Amino acid sequence: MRYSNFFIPTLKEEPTEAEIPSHSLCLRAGLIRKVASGIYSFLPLGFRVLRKIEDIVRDEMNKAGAIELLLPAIQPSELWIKSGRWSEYGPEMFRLKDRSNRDFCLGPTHEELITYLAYLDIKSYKDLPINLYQIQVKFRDEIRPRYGLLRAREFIMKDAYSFCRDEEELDEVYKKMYRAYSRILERIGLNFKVVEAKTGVIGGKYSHEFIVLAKNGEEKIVYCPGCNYSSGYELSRFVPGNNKDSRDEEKPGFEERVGEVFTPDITTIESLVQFLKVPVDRIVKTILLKDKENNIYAFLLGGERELNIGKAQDFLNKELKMIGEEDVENNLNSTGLNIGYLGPINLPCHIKILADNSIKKRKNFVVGANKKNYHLINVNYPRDFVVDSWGDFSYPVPGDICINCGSKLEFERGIEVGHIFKLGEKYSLKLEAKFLDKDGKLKPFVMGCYGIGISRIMAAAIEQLHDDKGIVWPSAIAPFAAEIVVTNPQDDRLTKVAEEIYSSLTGFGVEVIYDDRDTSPGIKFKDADLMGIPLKIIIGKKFLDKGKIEVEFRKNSHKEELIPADISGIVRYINQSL
RNA sequence: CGGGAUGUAGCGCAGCUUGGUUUAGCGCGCAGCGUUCGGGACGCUGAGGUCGGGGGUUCAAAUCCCCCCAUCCCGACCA
Repeated sequence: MRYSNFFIPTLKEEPTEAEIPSHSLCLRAGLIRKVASGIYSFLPLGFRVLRKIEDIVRDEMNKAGAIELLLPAIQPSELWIKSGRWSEYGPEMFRLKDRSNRDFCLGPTHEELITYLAYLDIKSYKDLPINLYQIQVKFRDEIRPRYGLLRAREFIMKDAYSFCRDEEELDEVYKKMYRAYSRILERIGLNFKVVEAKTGVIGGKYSHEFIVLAKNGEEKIVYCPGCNYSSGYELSRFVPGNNKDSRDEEKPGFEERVGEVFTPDITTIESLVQFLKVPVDRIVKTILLKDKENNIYAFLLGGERELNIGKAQDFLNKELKMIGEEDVENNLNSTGLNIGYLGPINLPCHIKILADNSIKKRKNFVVGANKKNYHLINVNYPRDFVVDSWGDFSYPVPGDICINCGSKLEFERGIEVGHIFKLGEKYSLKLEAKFLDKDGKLKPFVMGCYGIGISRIMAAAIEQLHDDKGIVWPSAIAPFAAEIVVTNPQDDRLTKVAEEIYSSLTGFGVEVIYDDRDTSPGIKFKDADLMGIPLKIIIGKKFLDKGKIEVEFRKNSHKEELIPADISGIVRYINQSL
């Protein structure tokens, strides 16, 4: 491809709307342009990257036995009403009406359509298992689109749906998809982690998220460097780190006398730390939650920790809500409780006390006195209060320990690019999609669904792999493998060589872009770096001086010189830049 | 949906407080000519704007007032 025949509108200046590098670089390198909030055009260069990602995904899906098809982006409301999601999905779904006032939506996902297809045409266990996928545009009217392609309202996704006879068969397909997704990200060349995740509203029992590690990622994950444990922040299991009390080391096990301290207007952990001049892990916080029947629970956890309501709910198997000031006034005013001065001692006895494992070993800690403007110091368990249940109710903090191998857990951020679910029978039951099994019985399909964001991978790759000069594409998805730069296009000696190299590389099937623009070399170098082309082939001064051309690697600026006739050498370097 | 901000040439911005010497500027980019040619070169010439939209105040509005729209940020919501 000749640069002059191509279309790469690059931007020198930082676009104001871009908050993070991938967004800015997508715009600056001429990959995308915004059309409306969260809606983007893919320009030729971006489109090439998208195609490369698609090709890899398609290849791995095919290898894993999945079959490609294409479902419509527009979907009638009927199937969604049947599955119950027409009302469930809410304002995140783009809805529209046709000329005769029938309801449609722009598909945010395709479980309904694929299940309908299975209902129509998959009749027998002999057809199973089957795994169908498509690469399609999706629409979600996000409340707050942001970060360019990372949270767009129109985006491209590969989604696969599997139909199986039973759980066992589903397990196998699920494992295949797990491996396929791992291979996809390995082939693209991204650093990623697979974490156990919540299933959310899509339903199902079991799911894994594929997270591309990047500082600006929206997902927090926890992983163990010692074994292969990794998990989403919310779900992570861990052993609380040993938050030792310094005084405990001087006098092990010594329990001091409880004292009441006047702490006027000190209602936050932070202010308490400053006021009492104690480390934050000497404080035990008390948080009140209530269930739907207005039963109240007090959760105790280390001052350095946050309550994980999800875990608390799972523990009690009840839906819980935080108690606010109004609740205290409305329901608890007789008790004299004050938000900001809560503690486990002298709580009304109908309030159950649940303690986080993190406070089990603590001595002489600080709690609220259940009396306005007072805290208690030197509180000890079990001397001073009772606990109804112990459990894990908090998010992990630095210093916490792997539940499997005892190493210190590490924290990372990343971008969720893939998510695989075991759906089970949720959709096949609702949409009556059944097959005739070997035993002659009609059974609902056992389903799985597997999504991976094509356009999101593009942004995630940039987010993970860039420097101050621009994008550093991994060569598997680089829009071009190499760029030929002629420093002075007016000099026939240089352009002649460039033309020769260009045509032989093209002949070898190398995707090369030849920057034949009549412009200064600086601009060409800067653009090539911004676009992230893995290898530059430079024809200039060195050629005039000693008949050599140069190749320069984008990722480390390493340069090599060779003679122009050595095309195989150039090809070798192109392969090396992989 | 709540809070905050912005909207002036393709991009980045100034001008608005205090309405009138502004025929609306600047930098980058763009077009033409010439000089350059190893890390965003230089000179000259030029094209490009209903100042987000509508209404109002005024002799006069980019500038003051009201309404609307769009975009961005924070939060809530959603996963």
